[in-house]
Amino acid sequence: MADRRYWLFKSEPTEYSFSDLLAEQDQTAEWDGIRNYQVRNMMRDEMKVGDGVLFYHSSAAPMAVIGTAQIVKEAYPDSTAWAPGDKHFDPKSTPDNPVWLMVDIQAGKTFSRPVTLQEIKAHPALQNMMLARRGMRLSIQPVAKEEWDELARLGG
DNA sequence: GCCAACGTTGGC
DNA sequence: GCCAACGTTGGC
Repeated sequence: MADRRYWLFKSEPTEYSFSDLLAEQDQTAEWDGIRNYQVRNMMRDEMKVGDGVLFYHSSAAPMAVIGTAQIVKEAYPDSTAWAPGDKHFDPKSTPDNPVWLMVDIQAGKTFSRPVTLQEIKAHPALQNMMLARRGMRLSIQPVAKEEWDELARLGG
């Protein structure tokens, strides 16, 4: 796929871990709860089936990329926005006029070792990743093909 | 627990 | 439309 894009998805493993994804039926999950317009727009406008995903554990020990996944369903309305009592409930979004979107991802490879944030920051070819830069808090971030290739190599 | 770096909200 | 106050994220 010539125009395949690459992404990094952050998740706190105490909320949702890569192991949780592996335990899902078909190892596939809805990536719901995104409530940031910049991330929503990337999902809506740029994310395609087949795109690569680096699965990153934040606020964890270790903070690291620990596996890959791929997009298996493109952006569609996030129904948790109008689920009463849901953690991500947002009255702005309704079934008739959905504001928030989600995608589905399926687990790919489990890395043979975690590639830590520390290592990424120290790596000449990776230290320009958004993840390694100060103040870049987007929960989904674009990744360059070269970065994807190098991380996949390091994670073996 | 701290706090920098954001994004969002709401008064004006 | 401006911008101060507030809330959140997430590494440290």
